[in-house]
Amino acid sequence: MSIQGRLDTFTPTAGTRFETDEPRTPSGAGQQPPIFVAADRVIYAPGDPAGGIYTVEFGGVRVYRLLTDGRRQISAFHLPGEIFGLEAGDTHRCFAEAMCATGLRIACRRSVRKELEAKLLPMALTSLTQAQQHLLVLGRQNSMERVAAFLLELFERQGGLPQIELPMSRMDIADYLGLTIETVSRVFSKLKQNQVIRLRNSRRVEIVRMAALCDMAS
Amino acid sequence: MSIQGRLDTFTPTAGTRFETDEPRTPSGAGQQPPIFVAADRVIYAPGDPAGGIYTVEFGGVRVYRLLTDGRRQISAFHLPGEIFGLEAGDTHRCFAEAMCATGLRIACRRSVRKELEAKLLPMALTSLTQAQQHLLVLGRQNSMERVAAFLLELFERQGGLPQIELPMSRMDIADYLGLTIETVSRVFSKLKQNQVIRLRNSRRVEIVRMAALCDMAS
DNA sequence: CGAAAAATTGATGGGCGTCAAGTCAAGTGG
DNA sequence: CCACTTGACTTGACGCCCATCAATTTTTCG
Repeated sequence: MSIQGRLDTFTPTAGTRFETDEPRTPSGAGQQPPIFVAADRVIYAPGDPAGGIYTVEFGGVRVYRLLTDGRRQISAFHLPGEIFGLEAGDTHRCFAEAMCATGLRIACRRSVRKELEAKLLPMALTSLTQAQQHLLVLGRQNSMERVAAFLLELFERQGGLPQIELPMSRMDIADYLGLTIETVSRVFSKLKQNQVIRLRNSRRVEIVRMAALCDMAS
Repeated sequence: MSIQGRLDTFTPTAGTRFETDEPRTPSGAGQQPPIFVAADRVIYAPGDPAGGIYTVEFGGVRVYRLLTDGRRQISAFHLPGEIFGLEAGDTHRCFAEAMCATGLRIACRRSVRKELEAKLLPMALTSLTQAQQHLLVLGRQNSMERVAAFLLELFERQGGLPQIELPMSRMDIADYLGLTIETVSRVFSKLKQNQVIRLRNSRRVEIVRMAALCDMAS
């Protein structure tokens, strides 16, 4: 386990909020025009007042927690069409950052439209189910299984196309899977070497042997 | 990572449901008299119809998932006063079992009382927050930090008494923390040796040096 | 193009899993 | 009451997976 801090990696971006002419927590009709957020900008941080409900239009978002020494765990990625930002209390407990150029719609929970209100509980329960599945991955699977599960998860969430576009860096993947970037890279290399995947570039993965990948995810 | 199955450990209990004269999913007023569940009895299993909302009266419950080879990850323990059983879909995805003699109240979600209905979203969000925190523990903390965090979590959830009663076995703790029973036992021994805790017996822990324990949880 | 960041690859060591033996507590039957 | 069994827990020896440290290579972007 890395004891050495890695906050230095984050401090340049942490604290750098996205800026916009749009109000961040609109009090109006619940839905607003999309807001553009540049890569690595903070969407919210622990302590910020919660209450916004964010829908990803394009790009991608990472939600994570930090230990005091800088170790980071990404609890979820959010891709286009997905919703995030709900919190138990009245302040956020996590960081949320754009992983790349990202478009968001923000609704205020207090004034959210009826049809969205009804979706909050199913949405929270879906997040919970995904978190439980991820606990199984982090607690009980080895590096190969973790990466395979990650690729299959993205495969499904991107609509089942064998060409997977990764909106996140190797470090994001590592901090999602509880590994290091070196280990993630080595597993990618081994999958490539075994003809299970092809890498057009480091952000573009093609699944060549789906069955093998499924087997590996255990 | 353990590849060898451990299903043998569970099969004797798995499939053994608790039996009662009370209907399992009452369709009446939402709340029912408490139901007694013996140790290691299955409360629900994957595939079972969901919809019940369970409140722990006494004892304790483990909720977990299995990999095909038997590796187990406990996603949460539920202690007296706590609620569990909500699911995203219409069938359960996890196992829930009593860890010891346990009393439950079961309410049906469809006919749940108004005051309980309003608690469902906060409850789901609280579970989500706890799962996210647990992801940080499993993904980024070492064995000592995991056990320390576990003891502090139980300390707080049992009301802040320095005497902690463990309703779960070492194997449950290991499967909650993503470790083996041997490692859990070794960490307990080291904490004992360093005068951080005292063990009256294997199920009863006294926190002697709270500050040290907090430091260790990082 | 040239500098900086990201990703890959290699060498090495440590933490935790695995295997095995030993200890302890609770229960059973003679 | 005591030998015996059984299961839970503890302790020890050893090995492997992955973190760490380091050096390239590749990609990105001014």
